[in-house]
Formats: sequence, C-alpha cells, structure tokens
Amino acid sequence: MDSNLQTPDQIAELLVHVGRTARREDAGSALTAAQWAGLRFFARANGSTRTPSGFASFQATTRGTASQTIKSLERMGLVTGTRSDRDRRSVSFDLTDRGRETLAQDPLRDLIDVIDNLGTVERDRFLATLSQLASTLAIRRDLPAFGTCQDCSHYAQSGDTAYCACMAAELAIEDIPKLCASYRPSPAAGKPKETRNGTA
Amino acid sequence: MDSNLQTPDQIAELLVHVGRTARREDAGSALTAAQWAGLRFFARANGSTRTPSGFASFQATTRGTASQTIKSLERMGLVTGTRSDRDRRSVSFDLTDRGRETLAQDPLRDLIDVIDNLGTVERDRFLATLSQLASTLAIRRDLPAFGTCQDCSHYAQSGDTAYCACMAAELAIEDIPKLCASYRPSPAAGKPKETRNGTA
DNA sequence: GCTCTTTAGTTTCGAACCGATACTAATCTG
DNA sequence: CAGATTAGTATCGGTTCGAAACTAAAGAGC
Repeated sequence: MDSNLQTPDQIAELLVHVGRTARREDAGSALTAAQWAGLRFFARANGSTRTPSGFASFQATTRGTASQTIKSLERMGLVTGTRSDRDRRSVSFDLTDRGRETLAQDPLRDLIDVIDNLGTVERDRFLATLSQLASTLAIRRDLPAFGTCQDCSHYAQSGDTAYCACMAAELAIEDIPKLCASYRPSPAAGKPKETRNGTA
Repeated sequence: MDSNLQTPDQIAELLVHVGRTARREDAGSALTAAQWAGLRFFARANGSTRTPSGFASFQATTRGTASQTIKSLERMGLVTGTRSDRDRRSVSFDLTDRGRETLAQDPLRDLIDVIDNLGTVERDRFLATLSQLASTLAIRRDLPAFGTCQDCSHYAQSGDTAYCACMAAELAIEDIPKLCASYRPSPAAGKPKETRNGTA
C-alpha cells in the first residue's frame, strides 16, 4: 500500500527507461538515433503525414532539426522526397529499397522481438493501455496525438472504401493502419466492444 | 490479421515515442533530460547502486558521460557524493534537500498523473508486462536488469529483517522497494501469488 | 611480500544533435 | 492584388554524448 503510492512513478520511469534502452545501440550501428527514428517514421506514417513538419511534431522537435535529419537520410539514399501536387510547398518522403533494407536492421528489432513473444491477449491489452497513455499525454501537452487511421474518429468504413472525414477524401487502403498527425481518438478506442455507428 | 503482423512494431515505436514525449519539455525547464534522469535515479536506487557506474548502465550510456551529468548536478547542489568505506574507489550519491524539492517538479509528472488515472487493475497489468519487457530486453542486450529488491530472487525475508543473497548482507528497510543493478527476476515476478519461502 | 589484471571514477576531445533565427516560396484571406 | 500564414530550408552556436586515455583502488596469483 505504501508501495502503491509510488507505483505510477515506477511505471513512468520504467517506461522511459525501456524506451531509452531500446533506442540505444546506435553506437556501432550505421545510423544515429535521430536517423533511425526518421526511417521508422517515414515507413509507418501515411501519405499526408510523412512530411518534414509531420516528422518534426512526431519527434517533438523543430522543423529545422527535422529537415537536417531528413537531408542526411536523403544523402544516404534511404529516402526520396516528392512534392505534392495539391500543395506545391509540401514534400512527402518515401523509403527507397535501400531504406527498407536498412530498416530491417533497426536496433529496435530487439524490443520488437521481445514484444512479439508476449501472448496475444497480453499484447493487445498492453497496446490499448499504451495508446491511451499516448493520447492523453499528447492532449495534455497540446501536441498531435499520432494514432492510426483505423482507430481514428475521422475514419469511416463504407462498403469497400474507407473515408477520412479530416481529409474529406477517400483513404488509400495502405494508409489505413498507418500513423496520422490529425488523429483523434475515437470514443471507444482500444475496447473491443461492439461498434456504435453513431451520427457519422 | 495482416495488421497483426505489424502490431509488435507499432507497440515498440509507440513505446519509444511515449518515452520521448514524456522526457521532453526540458526546454524551459530548469534541468536537461539527462539531469532529470540522474535526479530520478539517485532518488530511487539503493545504496550500492546509486553510483556513477550504476547510473551509467541504467541510462545505457558510458561512465564518462554519466560522470559529467553527475558533476553538473553536484555543482547545482542537488546531490552530494560520499566515498564508500568498504571500497574507497566507489562513490555513492544522495539527493540534497534542494534535490528533493527540485524532483517534485519533474516534467515526468505529466506522465505520472496520466498513469495515476488508470484503473488499478489495468495499471498493475501494464506494470507487469512492462517489467517483463524490461528484464527480457536487458538480458538480450547483456545489460543489468534493474528491478526492485522486493521482486528479486536474491531477496529473502526472515522475520523482521530482510536479507540480500547477492550482497551477502542484511538489507536496509528503505532499500527494499528501491532499484538495484544486481536485480535478478524471481521466477514468479509480477504474479501476485502466495510467497514461496523456499530454501534461502 | 610483489606484480598483473580488473574495476570505479574522471578528464579531454571531436562529432552529433538540436533550438533559434532568418530566409524563400506557395497558399490563403479579404 | 496586398498581407498573413504555412511548408520547408539554411546557418549558427551551445550542449550533449561517446570514445579513448588516464588515475587510483581492489583483487589474483605466485
């Protein structure tokens, strides 16, 4: 009971610790921590999100810093940028083949493997709690929440096609499980309840 | 099901992301991220662990870097070091009163509050999974696991006094819930089973 | 006793990371 | 079409961090 009071502290610290330990091992590795983060981000974020600005807010850093990191990845031939047609200011980055090869050696793989060995139920529960922490924390800090489209309240599935109320457009199939900067947690996120198809 | 394959990736990335977001906010804050980490560590680690080396492996950094961080904390009057009598090479650091005051404004408090708002069951489950990840990952990386003495297989309670098989000595009461670098997960860690007072 | 090795801690140096600032260019507002 | 806003880039300087070299204490082997 006395130890119960400091449990949240323990958890918070442990969480930071695991995050840090997992990221580490950049030494001797081909890329720096920031570069790995970039590579991961561009692999997992949807089309409208994998821009310098998107990466900057995901990393909780400035656009200038993000731009540098991206440039270094580009110099190494791991990502390529293409300007958007709809907004000529905006640049979207994709992994090259070499980028994908490199990502396969992500030092985070150790952590991924360890997570993979959890039971399905435990893993899903863990993910649910973790997402909730992420959203709540982001709201508290007034930062974008960064969840996947499929869990987003902007998301609606109608027949074969998916629709995003935020973009006011159809959603590419490959973008459904990807990260979006405009993510807004849907009311029942994480709980495998029956879906309430409300007013949307 | 196809999304199931990448769930571990998602979790891993999210974990790193939350860790990073939570640590952030050093800007405008009195201390840097590394300094906060040090302050936290020296507040939560037991006597034989809160040394420069202990901090270094907890942070997954080098002893040199750890030494610098500690020195800066010492200059600010937040920690004080005392040489061990048993080993004149070793220095143990404690928080000063100012250190404790400062720690109360830990930017991690946001995350702690968010965790605090979880239900008890969910929180405990989350902690159990997280600790398991931490231990497994540490073993895989051949790093110290850093758990609390009370969950350690070296720990034995006999009547009023606690004993640590690793130090081959009695354990101070205040050290029982603290972090130790020599931590080894006990077989039934995390599961609130009845205690098996075995051979120790 | 004495040497060799290992371990705790510190120092120094160079590279990186990152935030701030100033800038260009495209879009939006009215 | 002028002003405001937003996406992205370039440059500068401070901070941090990892690698390597170093001192000093403890242990190992004889």
